Amino acid sequence: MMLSRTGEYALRAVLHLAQHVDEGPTRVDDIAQTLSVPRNYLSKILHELGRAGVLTSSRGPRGGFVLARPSEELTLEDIVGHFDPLDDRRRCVLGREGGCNDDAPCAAHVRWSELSQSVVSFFRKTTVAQLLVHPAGAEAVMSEE
Amino acid sequence: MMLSRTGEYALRAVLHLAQHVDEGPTRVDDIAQTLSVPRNYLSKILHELGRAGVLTSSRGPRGGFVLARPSEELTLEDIVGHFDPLDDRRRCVLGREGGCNDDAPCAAHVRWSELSQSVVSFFRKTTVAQLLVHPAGAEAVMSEE
DNA sequence: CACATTTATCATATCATCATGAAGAAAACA
DNA sequence: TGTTTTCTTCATGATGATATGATAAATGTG
Repeated sequence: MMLSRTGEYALRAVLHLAQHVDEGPTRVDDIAQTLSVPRNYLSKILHELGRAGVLTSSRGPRGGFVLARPSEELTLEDIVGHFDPLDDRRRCVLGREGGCNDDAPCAAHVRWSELSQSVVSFFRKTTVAQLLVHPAGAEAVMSEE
Repeated sequence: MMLSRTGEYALRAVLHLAQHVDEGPTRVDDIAQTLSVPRNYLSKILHELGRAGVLTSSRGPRGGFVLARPSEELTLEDIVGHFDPLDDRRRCVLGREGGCNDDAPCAAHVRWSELSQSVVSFFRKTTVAQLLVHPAGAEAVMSEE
């Protein structure tokens, strides 16, 4: 929170793939056009998601990208963690190099730790399947922590 | 969450000033040296904090920067909001341009809204005074929300 | 095999953030 | 008034994220 543009592109692209999973491989061009995202830049991102084991790619006619795993097994961290490391979110607000939880944690640090931990959990526990569009009136399915 | 380096410098500098508030104006050089932060860069940041009404500056011998208000009245948003706008933190994880809460909010979006709102509240409600170093064993003084 | 299609890769450009260095301007004070 | 101290301002550079364009490599199909 928030995501880099790269991480956001990655997430939106994977979401798009999850929504069209039964239509075979999707071309970068199609995704880029649908999402209004620079083609070659997205290409590079998808390639990295391939190396991260999130996507599978195939070249030539009828080629493109496909989810490497069912969307129920893909967490948000799987997708954006490589571009926006979750560890960065746990650092002290003040940039203190580790004095927060050990040395002299002030009240605000405690509260901050709780907050950042919640955000990290969100990325770790939310799956792509849960992000797919629901009918209006959808209710929360995630429990706290 | 997290802060830009600029925002972090601003926060640490103000915290430093709050800790030395009874010693009169503090020079940029002193702050920069204490925090190990580039002098001229910090100078620019402090100047902007001055224009934002957070600090007061005076030139010449015995000059420097002073808090413009008591630390109890300075929120974290007052300090970092100008460099890291809180509004940015409330955007949809997917970069959807406003479809989140209106159109078809999915369960994850609801949870995300709660989380980002909590983070925003943290910045709005925490004061500099609350960030001052406490003895180890300090307990949380902030309430949820 | 030849060709069209598609991803993979590379070289470069752009932009914002972060940082450095030097000169300008105000204020205190002898 | 002159000098020192300090913030203020401007010009420039470094770095990483973002973006673009061209070319290479792989693959299916006739």
